This record gives sequence, structure tokens and C-alpha cells, in this order.
Amino acid sequence: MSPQAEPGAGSKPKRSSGRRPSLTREEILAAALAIVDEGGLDALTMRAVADRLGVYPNAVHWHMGSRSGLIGAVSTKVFDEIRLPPQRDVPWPDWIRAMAREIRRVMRRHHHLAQVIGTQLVTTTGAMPFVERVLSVLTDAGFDDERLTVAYNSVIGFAIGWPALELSTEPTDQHSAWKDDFAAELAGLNPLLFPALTRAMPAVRNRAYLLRWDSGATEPLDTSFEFALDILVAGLGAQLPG
Amino acid sequence: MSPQAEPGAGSKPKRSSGRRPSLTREEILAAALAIVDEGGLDALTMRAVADRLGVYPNAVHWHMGSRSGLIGAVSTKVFDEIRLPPQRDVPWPDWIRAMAREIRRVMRRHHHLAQVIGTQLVTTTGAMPFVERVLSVLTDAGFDDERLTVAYNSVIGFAIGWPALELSTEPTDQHSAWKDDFAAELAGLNPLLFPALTRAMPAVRNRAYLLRWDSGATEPLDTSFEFALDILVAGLGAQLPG
DNA sequence: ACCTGAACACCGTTCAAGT
DNA sequence: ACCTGAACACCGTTCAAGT
Repeated sequence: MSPQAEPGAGSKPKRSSGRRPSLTREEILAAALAIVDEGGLDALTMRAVADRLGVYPNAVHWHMGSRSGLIGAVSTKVFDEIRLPPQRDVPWPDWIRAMAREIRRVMRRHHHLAQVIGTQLVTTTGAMPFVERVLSVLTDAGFDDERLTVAYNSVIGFAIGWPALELSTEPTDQHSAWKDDFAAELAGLNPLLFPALTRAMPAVRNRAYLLRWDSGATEPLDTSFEFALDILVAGLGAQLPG
Repeated sequence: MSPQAEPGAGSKPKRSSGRRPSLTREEILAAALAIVDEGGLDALTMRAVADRLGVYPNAVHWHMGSRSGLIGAVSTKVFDEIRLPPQRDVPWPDWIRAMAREIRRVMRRHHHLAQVIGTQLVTTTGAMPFVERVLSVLTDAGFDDERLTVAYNSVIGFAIGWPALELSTEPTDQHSAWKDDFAAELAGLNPLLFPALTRAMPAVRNRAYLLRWDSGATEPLDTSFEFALDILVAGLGAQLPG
């Protein structure tokens, strides 16, 4: 059950045959992405990347500078997978919806990186085509210079922040007993102290924030996301003059 | 400049005088909270907590089970600080606003824990009074059983997810040159390729998601948050019958 | 410039032993 | 039950040395 299943991991790097071509940054990021998708962020160690590439740890260190630098760099790869819908002749509410769904889709594909994207400053010009499109759509919708920034932040804050919370990771260790424990605690709440919660319990248990024990990675909150998206678009429209 | 400034850190635990009273879970969590507030999540090690309390690392381990268990436990302490506004005779939009501002306030107070709350499953019955109030307010507002869950998730998803993204932490290492580098990259973007972004640049540089290099912990996005809050309340109201 | 090979300081966790 | 004292396996990073 341990993440590192490879026999002989940690041993000396073994080249399969002859000289490998010079190590490249893209090669490192691809290996890192594979590791984090498989084993989570904790599994992404410099040594794991080095092992996978058949080099010494310092080879990775030389290219990436540090582990946190590696994590930051690999998190930007998620933005490369964003495929935005065409903008021409599409009403802005439809475009905003499609954009938010696409963000959520790529974050779900790399849900272990969602916590990095959601809580660590990501600075990459690779996201600029995406940013340009969002600003363009909001400008065309009628948000002028002052309100453009706040509208943009409202939209992006939702589009990234909401799925990041949805895709919260489960605790790494534990003996899986905590799930049953928490479920039992919820079932044992005093109905007199928590009347609204008790009434809603069948609908919310394991399906609502602060009341669930499974991650959105395995138990998606689809209808809630769509509802929140409706709220965003309707509320945004209400801010437009006219 | 190193986080551990204490001389003799890592040395044998030194009791100041006589026998300390038996170590308690609350005592450990208080020490852990102080450490993470001062030095960030990376500084929160079992040994740092042990050093601060004058015990051996295994004493902490015995009480908390694991480091990730410690992190999860200390993150729930943030919910203890939530002081919700009274509910009687307050229109639901006002209450939702006050609640969201309060969540953001306590997350800001412990902004290094925002990344835990925003991206790790937090299961604590200590948050149930808070949950009860939110469900109660939304029920009174007119959201029935089916729509109550999705409305609740929409609201909480915003109230926690948005500040979590705002409070994104800066990379730990680096030589602070990356800030200037990123600023220069933004300034050097081709205006023909990014017309909307170029036009908006004076307003958005370091003030908008994906375009900033300072965390919301030091550069708050106050007006954007209030704007997003307006959107949430207006959009939520539009979902009510009548 | 790019990487090997080895070392250092640190950390989470485990273990036997004490009380 | 609660903690000491020491050990183990692992990790990020550094360093000298090679090419």
C-alpha cells in the first residue's frame, strides 16, 4: 500500500543503455506531473523524480533550484491544458460558464495539484492567453476600467477557488476509521441543539462542505457547482448598467 | 533570517524548574498555532512543537498520532474563533454578508492555515454551530430541502474558497528576484497579442489573480471581495421563488 | 553547462525502556 | 497512560569533482 512500489528505489541510477540525452526541464516537469497525479503532492520528492529519470537527485536540483520551485513549475502545467471555447458570437454568460467548467475539468484531472493552484501564488505568463480572453469577454459585456478588475477577480476567484475547495484532499495517514467516526459524530448530534442541521442531514451528509468525508475528487458536487455558476452569472449580470 | 532563531534548538529538552504538568492536547495545539502563525506551515514540525514545549518529539507524536493529524487538528482551531452575528430580525442578505466577512477575517488572522482549510478535508463537529446557523438562515430565506444543499454549498464554497485563493502563500525559497522577473515579463507582453490585458494592466498588475506577485495576506483584495459578495447575494436572491 | 558521487543537517516515525 | 532517550529511514540541499 506504500506509494513507492518500485523495487530497488533509492538505489544508484541505472541507465538502460548508453548515454541518455541531456536532461531537459520539460522532461523533469512531465515526470513530476506523473508522480503527483499518481501519488499526491507528498510523493513528489526530488529523489522520486530523479529515480524515475534515472539520474541523481542533484541533477533535478540543478534544473529546478528547489523542491518548492519544482512544485510551482509543475502546477503551471495545468494551465497549459486549458482549452477555451471560441469567443465570437457567444453571449458572455455562456462563455463564462464554459470557461469555469473547463477550469474545473483540468483541475479535476490533476486534483492533487488543485491545492497548489488554489493556495499558492502561481506566476506564469503561460496563463496570459487565458487571462486575455477573460478580460476581453468581460470588457465586451460592459465592464469598464474600474469595474473590470473587480469583476475579473470575482469570476476567477470563483472559477479557481470553488473547485479547489471541492477537490480538498483527504488526510494522508489515518486508519480510515476517522470517516466512520465523523459519520457517527454527525449522526449523534443533538436534534434540539441543531434542528436545521438534523432536518437537512439526509441531504447534506457527505454531500456538503464541512459535512463530508469524501473528497470532491471521488464524490463531485456537480449540482452545487452548477447552482453556484448560475448565481455567479446572474449576480454578475445584475451589476451591469441597464 | 532563518525561521528557527532559538539558540540551542534541537538540543535536549530543558525543563525550567521541577516537573511540568502533564502535556495536554490543547497545549500542543496552542503551541502549534503559534508556530504556524509565525513561520508558516513548513515551520510546523513535530520537533519544533516539542522544542517549544520542552519535551521530546515523541511526546507530541503520542498525543497527535502524526504530523498531518496535527495540521488537521490545528486548522480546526480557526473555526473556534468565528463569532457569528445575531440572526434575529436580520435580513438574510445582511447576515450572509456578515458571515462571509467573518470567515475571511479569521482566515486572514491565520493566513498560513488558509491553505489547509481551503484544500484539505476538515472534519470537526466544532464547526457545527456555524453550519447550523447557515442552514437556518438559508431555510428562513426560502430555500427548501432540495435547493438548500446546493445553496449552502454555493455560499460556503465562496466564503471559504474565495479567501483561500486570495490568501495564497508566496513561494518559500527564491531570492525575491522572481517578483521583479514576473513584473518585467508582464510589462514586456506584446500589446498586439494581448490588447485587453495591455489596456487593463495599470489596474490589474499585482491586483488581480494570475497577475499578482504579492499575497492577499499583505495586499488584500478588499473591493474585489465586496464586489464578489454583492454578486453572491444578488445571484442567490434571484434563485428564490417570487 | 551539466551531472556524478558522496556527504550533511534535518525530519517523521518507531521502538524499547522507564515511571 | 505518558514520556524519555535513542535509533532508523528518508529527505532537501550542498559540495567537490568530473566531463
